[in-house]
Amino acid sequence: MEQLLLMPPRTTEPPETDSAFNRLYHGNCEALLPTLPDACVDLIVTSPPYADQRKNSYGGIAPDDCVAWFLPIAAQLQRVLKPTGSFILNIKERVVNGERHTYVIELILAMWQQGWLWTEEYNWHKKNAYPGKWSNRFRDAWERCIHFTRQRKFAMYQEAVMVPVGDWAEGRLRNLSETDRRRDESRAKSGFGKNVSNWVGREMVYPTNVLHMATETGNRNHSAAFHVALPLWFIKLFTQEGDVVLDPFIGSGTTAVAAKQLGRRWIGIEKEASYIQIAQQRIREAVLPT
Amino acid sequence: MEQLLLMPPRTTEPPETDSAFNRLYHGNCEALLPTLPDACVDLIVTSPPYADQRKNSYGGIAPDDCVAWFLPIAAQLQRVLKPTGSFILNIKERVVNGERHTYVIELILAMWQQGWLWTEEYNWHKKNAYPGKWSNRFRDAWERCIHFTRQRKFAMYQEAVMVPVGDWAEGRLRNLSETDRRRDESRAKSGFGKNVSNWVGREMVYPTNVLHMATETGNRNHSAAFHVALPLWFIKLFTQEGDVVLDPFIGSGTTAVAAKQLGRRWIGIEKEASYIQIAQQRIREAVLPT
DNA sequence: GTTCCGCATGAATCGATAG
DNA sequence: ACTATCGATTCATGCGGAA
Repeated sequence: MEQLLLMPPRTTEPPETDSAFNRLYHGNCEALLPTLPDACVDLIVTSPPYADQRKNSYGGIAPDDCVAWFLPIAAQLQRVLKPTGSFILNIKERVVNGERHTYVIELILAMWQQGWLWTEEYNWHKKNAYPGKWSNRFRDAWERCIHFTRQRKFAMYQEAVMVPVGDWAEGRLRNLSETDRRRDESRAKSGFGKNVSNWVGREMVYPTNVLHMATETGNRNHSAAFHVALPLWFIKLFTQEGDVVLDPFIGSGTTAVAAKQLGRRWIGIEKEASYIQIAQQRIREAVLPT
Repeated sequence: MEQLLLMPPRTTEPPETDSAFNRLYHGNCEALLPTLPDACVDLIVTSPPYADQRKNSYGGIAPDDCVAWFLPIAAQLQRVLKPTGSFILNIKERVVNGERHTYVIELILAMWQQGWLWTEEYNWHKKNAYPGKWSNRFRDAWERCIHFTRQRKFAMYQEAVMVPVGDWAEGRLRNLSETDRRRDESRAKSGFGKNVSNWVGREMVYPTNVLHMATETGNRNHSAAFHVALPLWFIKLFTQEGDVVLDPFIGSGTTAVAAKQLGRRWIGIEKEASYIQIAQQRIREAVLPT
């Protein structure tokens, strides 16, 4: 059970008084989460290795065992989350024997019994869905991002994710020339331009609970569960600079990359040594916005 | 309990031998569904008046009572559906006391116990979500279209809903005005251009399980739950000409309009007299494709 | 015939107020 | 305390009218 200190705190911020942050922990989160203090995390973002989804490289959990396996972890997550914090669970039920398996909705009900509030379910529309052809279904192009909270009142910074008026994901911006429009589209798509001031003067609106994002493609060294744009969006929405983001199944480190890019502190847990290597590399290369 | 014969069968098809079809039934579906024979329906498409959503004009069901209220209806629907048929349930859980209510996922589990297969969950992305601003959530821009079947093998005609290849929204319509582009985008995305011949010569691909459609607004005489494009899509996908489409909560008749436009037979049930009037009018005005 | 602009209209939700 | 009602908030769509 290693504990790896990856990066020193950025010098532009007060020095960390607690070395538990900005670290990757190598081990099972069932064992590691109990070592964290109560209410030390502002946001949990994760995509669990559910239902054999990462079977080859991770050793996934069988669909029927998902709920029983995850509930004790969810209890720990509830403990380490601040009362005003949020938990974003990116998940999608697998097809088992021709049917959608029920473990996700059973998990929602079980976590609700556990005391979690099922505040919202965001919808991640994957614009580049995995290819394939089946006789009984089409390509699956969406996943759930389930938003659990501990309280009805929680931290949310909606202004941080405002978008230009119009359907920005579809590429429509009013009153701009075609050239301007395309440039601005690409800037918006690439992600969340560092400066919202880029959009000053344009009409900004709040987004909806549907996120249009592509999945990550073409990465040779790792298979990321989600594109960095996904944790970026939720981290901006539910935390401020210096807040703490936790991913108990961090895999190739995407959540930590997003947290570092946004100047948040982070905690990552991963049990696979091979993922730890890749995550270290990616987090090291992640750049802070200038 | 009226029974209204609306339209004679179209002359280009064999005359109806069973006058039970192409009719609006006025009454509660709890009472009317048992009068239908077994296995007479190819597709059920409906959006129930769940959870007070039509309270003012319909008298909705309280969220806590939804499952118990719907289960006997679901049992009847299972009986009247052909073994190879499909049931599309358009529904979304309301926010109750700051949380998403659990009646939808409880219903899925209960219907699964009842023998339904939870084959798929299509995602309707509502491009024009209802406006609003709240401190704890964004505008809700998606609904579930839950696909239940009786068997693992069922009728599905995927070719009927193929769409032109390529991301039509990006770059291909540079030289058109914004208005033209918007119109053409919506036509392409919805995939129901009146004339598929518009797309002849272009490469066609299968869609995903995410549907991009607007809700119907601006209609003076009725407030349609879903745009006609929604039942059109599922009717094309799961039925052939002459097949039977059932909507047990047909409201303003949208499902029947779609079925008539596609040359399918239909059965509509509605308990509100005011909706019957509107539906009659809309169905009468619906035109068959030339 | 087109294109553009203005305006009414929603299967909503929250928070405050009133009973 | 607990429930019912009402105002405020917000934006894509499609229509009509005008250029």
